[in-house]
Amino acid sequence: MLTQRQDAILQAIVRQYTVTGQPVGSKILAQHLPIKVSSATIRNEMAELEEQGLLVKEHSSSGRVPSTKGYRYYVDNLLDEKMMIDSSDMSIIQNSFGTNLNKIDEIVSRSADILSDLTSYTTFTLKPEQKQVRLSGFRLVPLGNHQVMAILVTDSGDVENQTFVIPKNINTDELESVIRLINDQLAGLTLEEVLQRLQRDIPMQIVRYIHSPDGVLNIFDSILSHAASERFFVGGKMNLLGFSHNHDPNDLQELYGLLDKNENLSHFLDPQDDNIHVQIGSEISNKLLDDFSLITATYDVDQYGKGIIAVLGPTRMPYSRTIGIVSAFRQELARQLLGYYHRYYDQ
Amino acid sequence: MLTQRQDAILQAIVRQYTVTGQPVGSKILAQHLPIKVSSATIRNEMAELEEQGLLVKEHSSSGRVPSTKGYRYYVDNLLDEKMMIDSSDMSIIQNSFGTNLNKIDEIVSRSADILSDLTSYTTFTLKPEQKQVRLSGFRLVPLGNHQVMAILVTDSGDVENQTFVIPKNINTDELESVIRLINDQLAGLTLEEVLQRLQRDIPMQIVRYIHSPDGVLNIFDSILSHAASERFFVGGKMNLLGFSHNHDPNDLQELYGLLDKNENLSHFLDPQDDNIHVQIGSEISNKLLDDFSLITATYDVDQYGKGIIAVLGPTRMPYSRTIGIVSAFRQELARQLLGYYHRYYDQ
DNA sequence: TTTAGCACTTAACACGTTCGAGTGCTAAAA
DNA sequence: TTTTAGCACTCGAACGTGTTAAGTGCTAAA
Repeated sequence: MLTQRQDAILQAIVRQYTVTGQPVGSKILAQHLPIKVSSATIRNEMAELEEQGLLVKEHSSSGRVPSTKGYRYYVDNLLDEKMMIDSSDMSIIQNSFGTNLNKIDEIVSRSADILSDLTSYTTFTLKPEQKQVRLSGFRLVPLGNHQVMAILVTDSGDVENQTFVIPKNINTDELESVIRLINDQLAGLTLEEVLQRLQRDIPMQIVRYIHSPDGVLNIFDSILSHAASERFFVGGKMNLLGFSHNHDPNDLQELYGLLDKNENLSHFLDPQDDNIHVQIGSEISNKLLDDFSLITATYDVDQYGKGIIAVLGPTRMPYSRTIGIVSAFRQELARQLLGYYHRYYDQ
Repeated sequence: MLTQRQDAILQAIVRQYTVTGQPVGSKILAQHLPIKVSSATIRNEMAELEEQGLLVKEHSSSGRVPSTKGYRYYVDNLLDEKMMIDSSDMSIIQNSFGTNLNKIDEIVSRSADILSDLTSYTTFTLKPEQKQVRLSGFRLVPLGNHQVMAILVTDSGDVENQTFVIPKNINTDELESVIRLINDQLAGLTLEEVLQRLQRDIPMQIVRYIHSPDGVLNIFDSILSHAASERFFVGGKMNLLGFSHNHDPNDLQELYGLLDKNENLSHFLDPQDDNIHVQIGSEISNKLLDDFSLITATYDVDQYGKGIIAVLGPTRMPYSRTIGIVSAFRQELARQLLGYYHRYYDQ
């Protein structure tokens, strides 16, 4: 599609621009280019590249800036083969998880922070897919004064809890019976199955113990759906202020509104396959994110499922480095979680 | 100190400026002023007010803007006597707490959101002072696979919990004994006392059951200090983007860093007495907050202690309305919490 | 004590100029 | 056929200039 020289020129422009942030002109480029050609030649090539939609001018006589399509070509074809991750980055990644992380949520949430520290962008991490997780059991702990804490435990060691006030007309004994019933019938099922059963079969049986079971069932419903809902962790939220070129307070507020709701983002993060994916500028198809690029990747914790990590930065980012970091990090995170699961099941 | 006319002029300038955000000139002011004087007269008075440091010019021939001292004088002397809260605000406040708030944290955290929705500023709320709260008991719930959830309950109904992995060399029975020991000896003491005892007397006794008690004690330490640490809730964080006049990303990031750490803010929020306090611009003595005003107030839940609410907005804010809202809100919040406590202890 | 009037100041805006970096095009050189 | 030097052209940024509108201080008269 492009000649070798055109490749070299496009590559040089992208690199130069990610460093300086200024449109790149032919003269300066001629100096920095390894091949020795005059600026005029470069101008001709640039015109060709612009025709193909890989470069854009900000005005009729300014230097060139990569277009979304240009970045796309760069990422697809021109990334440094030796996309070797910087060794100092590597050692940071390998030492960044402390030894005192004993919960999945802690590990995955910490991941978002590490990743954002490393890139100085905004990051997202999702726990390994929970669909195959099974209910290990409910616990019910009376706390006095009609308060009760309900605890849900899954076989992967996830714990979800919620305290609530039980209606006066229900005593703890009745509740205990219900819990026993639920544990007997539902332990070992997946969370989805549990949710179904809880809405169909269980209410019929529960009436034996409690007259109006709705209040009680809502509790389990609530805690269960909380556990089942994928939640993600966001790191470096405020970094957005630094690298967003748009300083309009309204847009920023809207953008932050976006980050606060799972629903909004899960759409963008949904993985196609297990490669590292780069979505650039307008490819993300959200007006607010036109100047951003999103790098997403799955991480694979063997039989324990797959999770997602993502980095949101400016379109003008050092793709090579960022992708390198994501690539190394997904492996390290998988390693950490594998460690967790092994410790957990070995006990 | 000031003549009646000067009062009227200063008042008019402050009000005009909070509405338009533009420096106020003599001519326009002459029209909006109830007393009929010429612009020349107003100029003379303005010069006098400027001499006293109540007004400042942005440049030698611009209109006047209130100085910190000017706002101070306005707040102290010129606020509308009938600082009656707007009746629509009032009804919002009274209906904003849903009926399904059954935990102190929920009520107080919700408060921050309501208050920020109402003012469109950033808000802070603190729970009632916890010093007199006593330990009602620890619970320990085995979750399987060497996981345990520790639950701390206070006599005010606060619940704090944490799950952790117990070392392999400790079995659950041993832990149960420790819990029984702790409950016997510490229930009924204030959290501070509990913390002291946990560090002094208890370790000696615990050795009977467990050889190396450090790991176990750390757990209680951690959960306890978590419960005892005043934490505040922040509402409308992102509103800051809207009303901050400083759009420099670095300053904004620093500012948000400030909001994320209790330590930083508790200093500013510390209440002198039970009045509503207004700190204006440079009075807050933090460079980053020079263009902000902070309104703080305690709320009094009778014998259950006092908490704090605060609103952070621009120096150029409608003080009368904001103070009115804070004043009405502190009462409503106290009422809500009183309701909570009554329900709680009546059961 | 108040006011009208006047000279003065300043920011904001529109306008023109210059400068530098960049471009496209063409004709000659390789 | 490809590359290059040269040249005319374009545009934004920076700067100076003039004008206007809103504001000021000051003074002398009401």
